[in-house]
Amino acid sequence: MTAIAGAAVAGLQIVTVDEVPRHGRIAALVVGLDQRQVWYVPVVHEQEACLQLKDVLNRFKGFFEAARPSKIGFNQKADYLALAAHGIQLQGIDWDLLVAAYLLNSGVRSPSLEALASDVMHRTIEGREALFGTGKTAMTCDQVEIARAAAFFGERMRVTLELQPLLQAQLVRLGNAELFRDLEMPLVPVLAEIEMAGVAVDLPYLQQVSRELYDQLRRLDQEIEDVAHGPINVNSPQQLARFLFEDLNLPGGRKTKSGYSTDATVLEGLREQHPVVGKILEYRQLSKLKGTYVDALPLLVDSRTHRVHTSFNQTVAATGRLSSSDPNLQNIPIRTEVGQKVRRAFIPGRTGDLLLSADYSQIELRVLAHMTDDPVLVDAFARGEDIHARTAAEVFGIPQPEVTANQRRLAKVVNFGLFYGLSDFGLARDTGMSTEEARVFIDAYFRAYSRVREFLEGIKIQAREQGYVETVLHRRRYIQDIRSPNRMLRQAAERIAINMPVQGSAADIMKLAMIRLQRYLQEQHLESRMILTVHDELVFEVPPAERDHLIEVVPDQMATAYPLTVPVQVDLKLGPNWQDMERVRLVAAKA
DNA sequence: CCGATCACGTA
DNA sequence: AACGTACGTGATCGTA
Repeated sequence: MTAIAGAAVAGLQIVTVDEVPRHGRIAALVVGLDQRQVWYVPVVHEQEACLQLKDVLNRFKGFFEAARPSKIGFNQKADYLALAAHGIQLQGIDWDLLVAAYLLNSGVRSPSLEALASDVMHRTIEGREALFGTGKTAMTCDQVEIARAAAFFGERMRVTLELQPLLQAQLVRLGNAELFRDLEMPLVPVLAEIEMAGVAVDLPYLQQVSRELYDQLRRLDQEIEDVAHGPINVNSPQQLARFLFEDLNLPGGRKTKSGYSTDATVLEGLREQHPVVGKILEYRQLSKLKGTYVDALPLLVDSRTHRVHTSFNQTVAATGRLSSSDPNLQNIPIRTEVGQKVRRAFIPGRTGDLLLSADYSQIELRVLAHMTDDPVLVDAFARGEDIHARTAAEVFGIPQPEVTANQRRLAKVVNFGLFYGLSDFGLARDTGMSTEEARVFIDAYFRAYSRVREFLEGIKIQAREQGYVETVLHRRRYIQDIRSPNRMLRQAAERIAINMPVQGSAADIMKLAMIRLQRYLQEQHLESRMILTVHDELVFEVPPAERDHLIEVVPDQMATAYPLTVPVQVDLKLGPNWQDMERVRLVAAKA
């Protein structure tokens, strides 16, 4: 123990029985100082005598809660969560190989230690399946013999310790050491804290919505079956296609691998042809929302906290964004009326508290202005203009007051489409103009915003010559197929290359803001909690006494997290749930 | 039981 | 002829 506490650096893994570290069902600790000094400390193994968890945690508490030694691990957010369940706040989370591997190649979806050992050290190690089995017969960690578990986790720890300096050297070589140390690693405990905080959900309300939707769905189903003269499962694209394109003889459009497509765009095109089509579209929408949110959310409420605790994944999205799962709280509906009903179910956990939502306004266009230094774009943001109206004015060559609603709409589609590598075909499809008109429109756009065109061309060249593109903080994404002779593949690669620097830079900025704000809340001993992040939005749960304090500090910290050459603007809303929110403030940080 | 496919929600 | 980027989830369906 003295050796461990006195070390500068120590490998650490908290082995849990189940896959939800937040539950804190710790099976063992693994600690390693070097290749010869690795300890496996079992606390839960069936059949075999183990140490008492309580005693073990007490002995290690000082080590866990000290910033030194620095801890090296693989997926340290899980370690933090498992210990937090026992009231221990893990400190010194300095070196997570999972996070490092992600920075080194964000294209690999959730790299494994096995893959790292193989790729970096050319060494084969056992995967989890070898020890635990797979599928229905899989054992949990507590069911495995201690000796076998110790050998398995011991080897992983030795590999972890051996890999760390190799990955560090690679990070330095790529110029990503600072991004790793100052952004991604500090973010690890921030995400863990958000997950632990969770979000309260109004269960009685959701149950009521579920009943309403059930009734509506039954009615729609009946009306559809009346037309079909028999039972039909509207959720089955196969049955639906047979009904629409064979029984009703409606004109089939796009094909999928297995027949005619029945997706929303196809059905929208058939709406006028038969009254049943509208009913099908409505059924689809209600059924989707009921199944994915209204009925699924209550099942994910933790019985101890009465809240849903999503997982924020830091090592999945190739652009540097976070993703959310179990449940995915980053795709809660907002557009439709039923969707808004779902949003109303997200509430503060304590009566009287409020939800505060802060979102970056036009952050991607502002990032684009920053990266391109385009004089027109920069001028528009500097003046605080309506950016889409200004774009329309520039493209149509008219004064801004004369821009019509339709012209503004077209400009908006182009402004959003830019980041996706917009084509004349895509623009035509989204706006209803011909591809010829779309081509002219895009040409006019790039004449007005020539620096944007040069920037996008430059990205493609960089991708082609270097094989990767990067964000303002030098986060990299390697671009496959960018030199492919196959035009389809190459153009797809070009779109990916164009999208990443802007989307990824916005993600960089948001991550900086999250770190600052979490630090601030902690230092000021505030009770307000950061509970959600949705790409350009942060949501907080706020006691009334802290309301004014948060209204001051949240937008200010967000807007100044990473100063751009244009003002960064943050919209602030406050309300009793995630839907019914009122704008309270709009803050623009000077460029 | 699992994976592929289709469809669809968000930024 | 083509069908912008990034994600995660649910239902169905065919296979093991």
